[in-house]
Amino acid sequence: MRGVGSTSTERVTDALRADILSGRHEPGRRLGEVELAAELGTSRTPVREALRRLAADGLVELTANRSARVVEHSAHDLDTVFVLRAHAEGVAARGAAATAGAADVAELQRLASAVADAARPVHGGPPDLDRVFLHNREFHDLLLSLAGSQSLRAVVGGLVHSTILVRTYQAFDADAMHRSVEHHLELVAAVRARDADWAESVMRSHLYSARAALLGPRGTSGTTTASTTPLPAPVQTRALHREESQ
Amino acid sequence: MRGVGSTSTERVTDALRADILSGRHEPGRRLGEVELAAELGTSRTPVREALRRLAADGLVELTANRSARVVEHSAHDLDTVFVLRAHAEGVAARGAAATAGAADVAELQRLASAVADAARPVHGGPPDLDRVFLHNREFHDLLLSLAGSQSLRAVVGGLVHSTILVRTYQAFDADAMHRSVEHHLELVAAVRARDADWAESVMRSHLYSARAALLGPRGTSGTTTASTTPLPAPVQTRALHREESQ
DNA sequence: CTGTCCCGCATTGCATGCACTCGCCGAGAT
DNA sequence: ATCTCGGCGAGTGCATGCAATGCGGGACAG
Repeated sequence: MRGVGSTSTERVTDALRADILSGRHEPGRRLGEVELAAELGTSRTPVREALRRLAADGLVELTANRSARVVEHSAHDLDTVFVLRAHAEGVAARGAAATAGAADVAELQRLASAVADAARPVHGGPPDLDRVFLHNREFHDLLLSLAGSQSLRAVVGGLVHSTILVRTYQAFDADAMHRSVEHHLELVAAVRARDADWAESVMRSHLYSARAALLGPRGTSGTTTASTTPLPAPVQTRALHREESQ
Repeated sequence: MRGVGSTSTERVTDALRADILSGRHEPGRRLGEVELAAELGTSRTPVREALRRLAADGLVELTANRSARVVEHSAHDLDTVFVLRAHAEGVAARGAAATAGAADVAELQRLASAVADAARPVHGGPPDLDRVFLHNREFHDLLLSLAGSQSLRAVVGGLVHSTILVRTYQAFDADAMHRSVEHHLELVAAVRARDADWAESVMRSHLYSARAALLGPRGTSGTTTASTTPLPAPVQTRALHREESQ
């Protein structure tokens, strides 16, 4: 369960991670140990451990004798992250298709439907982005667990953080959101059919679609497209910031 | 630059990582804070931080109010790790082929030759496994750097740790070693030709070859079916030291 | 003899004090 | 005016003390 941690370090880690991922602590922001300890009502020790942990997750940057800072990702970096996620979560989808039981499929179906409901409320209102985000995350987590590899979970977990930093769903237009919902439903179908190839392909489409929605059209170099692996943009553009209140 | 870190925490982290990767601390071994602090001549604080760091890297396992332990990887897990590495380093090779300059290619050539020399000494003696390991690592690191993605480096770095735990090269027979050397040389040729597809393919072959050498024949169907059988504890012959800093 | 409960010990979790490092800023020299 | 040097302060790095938790052993009841 993702509930409140029992130890102080866990609470601090979760709080900090939430603040960073939600954008409350914007990229580049200084994170002083004393300041955070006071703000979170604890001592510096749990704060230090939380910062080390988040640094290993790639969310903050540490420098000796300097305050920690929230990392800033370049556009090129994010591009690569999506390529890696497409591969890694594709592998996860493949594994899930091979091992999932009826109960697992039912749960996947439930989560996919939940995403669909949140994205297109029955009354035709606007998408509930928070719920979309939540259920989408649960869906991907479950699929990842079904693959049954600890290393896979760890890798994808780290990658996902980087992409959340730009708050993907805020940038989705109606078309992209629609595709995302359909992908989830199709994934359930592929897993139910125990079709590993199908599941992997859909997952990759899902993530490349998200990349397109978030990062825009591919780079200029349309020449070198591989069979399975599109090329990360070789040019390193500037770090992209996205400002919106949350 | 690769020597002892300046802070105590770094030294402890490096020492612990080396001890784990070299097999001196075998999987499952208990790692008590007091014990390690005494052994390393420091206090518990740096030890604690090092353990958190290594836990995030996936090298040790933490449980609240329990001593840390060196992780044990299942065969299925390792299998997945090689699939992910094949993908991720394939992407890196692709990026390197797109961006590498003449000087970079020359350096890659130098490292590939160094691996070849270490694997097959001029006098026809046995391979110098330590040197093979070292230069192989430098080769992969450089290729990874040339891809120019921080996230990619982080991901692969974490994955590599898991595979080192089983001390790959100790399990390489003459054929596998020969193939590995040839792959490096071919990678240099592909990068020099600025052929991203070629480079990616070779890199993937390189890692699947390593997987075969280490894990034996594939199971019944791809990466899917697997039990969580722990790997047989590797025979501890000699220690290969060398780990990256950061 | 076996199962259960309780207490003590080992070990981690957290707080705090002190030392050290690094960046900043002003004063003096050129 | 600019550059350099030295002191100062903020803040991290590390050590240590105390509290809390979980496990194991021993005693007692059945």
